[in-house]
Amino acid sequence: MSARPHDSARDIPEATVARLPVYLRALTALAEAGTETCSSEELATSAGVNSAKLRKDLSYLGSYGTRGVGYDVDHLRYEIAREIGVTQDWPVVIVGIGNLGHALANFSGFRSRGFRVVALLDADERRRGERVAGIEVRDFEDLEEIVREHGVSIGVIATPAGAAQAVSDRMVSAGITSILNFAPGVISVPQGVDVRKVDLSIELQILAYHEQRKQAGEATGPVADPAGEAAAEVLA
Amino acid sequence: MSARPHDSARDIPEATVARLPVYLRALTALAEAGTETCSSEELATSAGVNSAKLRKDLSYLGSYGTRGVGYDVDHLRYEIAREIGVTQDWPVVIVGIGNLGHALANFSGFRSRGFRVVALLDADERRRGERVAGIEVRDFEDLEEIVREHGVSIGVIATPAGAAQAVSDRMVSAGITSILNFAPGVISVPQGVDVRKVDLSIELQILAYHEQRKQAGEATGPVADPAGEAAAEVLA
DNA sequence: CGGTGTGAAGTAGTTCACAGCG
DNA sequence: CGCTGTGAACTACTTCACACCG
Repeated sequence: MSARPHDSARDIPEATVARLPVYLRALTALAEAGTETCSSEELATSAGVNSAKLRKDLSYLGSYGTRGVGYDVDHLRYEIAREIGVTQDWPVVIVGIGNLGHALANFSGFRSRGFRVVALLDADERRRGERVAGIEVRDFEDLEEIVREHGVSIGVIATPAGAAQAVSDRMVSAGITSILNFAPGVISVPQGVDVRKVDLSIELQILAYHEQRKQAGEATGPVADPAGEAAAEVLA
Repeated sequence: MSARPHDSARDIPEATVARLPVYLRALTALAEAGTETCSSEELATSAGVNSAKLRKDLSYLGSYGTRGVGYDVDHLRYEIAREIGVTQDWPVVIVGIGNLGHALANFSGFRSRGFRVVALLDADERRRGERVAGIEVRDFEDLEEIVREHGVSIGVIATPAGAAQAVSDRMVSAGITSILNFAPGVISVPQGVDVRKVDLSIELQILAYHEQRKQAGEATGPVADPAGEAAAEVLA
């Protein structure tokens, strides 16, 4: 706790926070390709943003670039990782081991990015004992014990919608303060608990909205349309 | 249906578009509970937003409420569905039938929200012929044929990161103009093609950032943590 | 010179607060 | 009277453009 570059207490805009992991991934790719230095332009391109935004974002963390040169890939990578908090290891529990829970448990991207799945829980006792990704599926009732034992603060909900609120409540009272929710529908949590929601059908619906617009304006549309028959009638 | 309420050509803010599916889901839940009418306050609560935002959002679609009363659940539901474009049926292809592809293929929320999975494709021929959610897994090479035959304009990428760009390119040249990408990393597409990205580990990293902040300011917290030390090597 | 870092300008999104209608 | 619909005020985010420094 001596002279930190700056006390990392600066409040970073939420939009920037959401992009830092993207930059981190881009930097990792650059590092793996053997690149030692990159300009804001290069990094921005591989992260899919424009360079002004990238520089502004990085400026919230500090001045880690060299004027006239660019950024040291490894150093910047470290600084971003530290800022996000992925230099430490985060234990995670996943509740609901259906199709999605299986996919999540097997997802290697967690492990390699500072997250460790310490338990898989399911209320259905027919799933009990099954091993998924080398981890035994345990009773949801064991939640409190596991949270205590491993110091878990992040939980993932992959249950059907109907169970989500109850699972969330139980997670919160067990001490979990960050929840990633894959179940459709809103869950409510007390202040101080963060929830992020991933909803597959919402994403598709957003795409559908824009797609509908494209197809409505076809004839002189920017994209040649395949079989433009499906421009159907409105349903009842 | 003589005169359209207004030509539905109004440009709706992107932030609003992203919330319309949430309202739609909330309305569906209300309808299933037998509610016929609701106020902006009620609907906002069940959608997890505040009522001013909800009313502003709905105002972009038109005036579908009744002052002093509220909204007719079924009517509003219809208007939002029409605006999003989910009153019509959208054929979708899923490429990459690993764990995640399985979960997506089995996800019932697609079917019930205007999306129909018309094909599952995988480049790995060992997966060929397997049936997932009643749909046969076919060769990725069949993409063009399927897109043509079913008039597909929405594609889902659930492959490993390395394959995503190639799959995307192929989708675009087959005529797909909207892509939902679950593969980590940025894919680039020509203008006129929409991409939405869902990245599990990014979501977790955002949670970790906030979690780290909470824990930094703690004296008595749920988790004891040896925060910033051993911060030598970054990630694997 | 070349590329970062950043004030200033511009744009998008949210919240307020209340007029106006059923 | 109650609740919607909406200008106006505010806040957050993005982009511009250039001073500054290695």
